[in-house]
Amino acid sequence: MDKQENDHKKTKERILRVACEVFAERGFRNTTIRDICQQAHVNVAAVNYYFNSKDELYETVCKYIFGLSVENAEPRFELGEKRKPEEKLKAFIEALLLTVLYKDRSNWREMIMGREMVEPTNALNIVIEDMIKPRFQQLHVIVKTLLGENAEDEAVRRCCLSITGQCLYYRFCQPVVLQLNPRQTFDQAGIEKLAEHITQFSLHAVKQLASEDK
Amino acid sequence: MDKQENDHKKTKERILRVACEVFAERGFRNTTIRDICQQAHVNVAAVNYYFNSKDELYETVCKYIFGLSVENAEPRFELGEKRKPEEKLKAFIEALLLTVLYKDRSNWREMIMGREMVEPTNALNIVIEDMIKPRFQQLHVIVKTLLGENAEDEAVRRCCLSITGQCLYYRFCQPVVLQLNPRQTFDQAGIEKLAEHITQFSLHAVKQLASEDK
DNA sequence: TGATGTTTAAAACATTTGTTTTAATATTGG
DNA sequence: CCAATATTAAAACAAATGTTTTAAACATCA
Repeated sequence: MDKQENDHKKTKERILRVACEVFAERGFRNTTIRDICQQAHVNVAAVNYYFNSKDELYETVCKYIFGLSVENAEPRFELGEKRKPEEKLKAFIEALLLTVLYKDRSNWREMIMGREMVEPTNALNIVIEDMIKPRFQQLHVIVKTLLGENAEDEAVRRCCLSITGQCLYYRFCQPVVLQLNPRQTFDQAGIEKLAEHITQFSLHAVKQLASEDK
Repeated sequence: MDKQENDHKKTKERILRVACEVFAERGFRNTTIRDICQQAHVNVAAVNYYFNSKDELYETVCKYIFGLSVENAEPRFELGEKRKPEEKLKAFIEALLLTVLYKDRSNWREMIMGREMVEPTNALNIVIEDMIKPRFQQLHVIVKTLLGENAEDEAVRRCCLSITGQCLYYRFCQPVVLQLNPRQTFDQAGIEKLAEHITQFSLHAVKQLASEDK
């Protein structure tokens, strides 16, 4: 049983894992120790026993989350080197959307990053360098292939931003998007459909730009 | 003297103005009524006397801020009824980018909006209804014209979200965008160039989708 | 097994904070 | 000017919440 298994784990670890979820979900100030303890099936005093204070718990959570290596978290971005660039683009968009939107209790980093956008700390630069730039570079290569090798880097970057913009919009403005298009869902199926649309939309745009450029 | 002048103003207005700053600065949940009242040189009870509750004060602040920006932005969204839809789209995108990116005054609106995205309160729904939906509807009409009158609403909405997504990305992920494309600026010229790109990108996509649909 | 140290549980505590009450003060209309 | 009303101020209240205390339960090991 799930609860049983969880109860076997060390209390400290259980608190930490639950705290990751809850802090990511609700933010620091809006999370209560009692919430965490309840979800972790632990007494209120446990947090202070193991982590001294709520602040130190949050600090520990941040260090833990950002300490997770990028490679571990993202096998999704193995796009398959020998496929056509169109397929790679689709795979990339799907991977990005899944990473950013699909909630399987492991995307704390993305959620905490959402908060970083509103209140950037120095952690944000690390995240950009370690996590975002490599992906963007990956996309850059794909788009450059599609646009033609003699396309200007600035133009390629703009297209990449248009593509990632379409995707991340659904993450950062999720409440708005849901109001504007109530039929949108964020389960596997909904995300796949969305990926299909963004891919088509972007492919058409890029290919047209490519043909104009010649 | 500054304090003197402020004290002359009506209490209610003083609370409202201070609340704008503090809510924008610290967010709803991190702001205490006592903070606001202290900065406004007003008794703690005044907020409840004039606004009934902290929630209603926040709501009022949101309406006030977004009302201001709606008034300011309104003329931008006069797209000219008799122009071609392609031109209207360009005008719309430029208006949206200017509204969202161009900083000519305190940017409370953007700060509050950013927070609302991460931690939505019930005020967000008001903002969406009063401010965002009308604009989205405007865009919807343009895109529908471009896609063809028999295009499905769902498809039109998706395209609209792709377009607004490209724009708002530059607002909500500004720190990231600046790292990924350091040549991007947010002065008048930079915004115009950006509008040009997003318009071309989106027009190509939409027109291609339109021609496929037939 | 029994002493010792660790972990858990329940309750108490202290502080913060939104709200209400009550009374004093200022303002306004007749 | 007086009475009614509106505004302000101080204190009290109640709920939420981080933290501490105290003791019971558990584990470890000589």
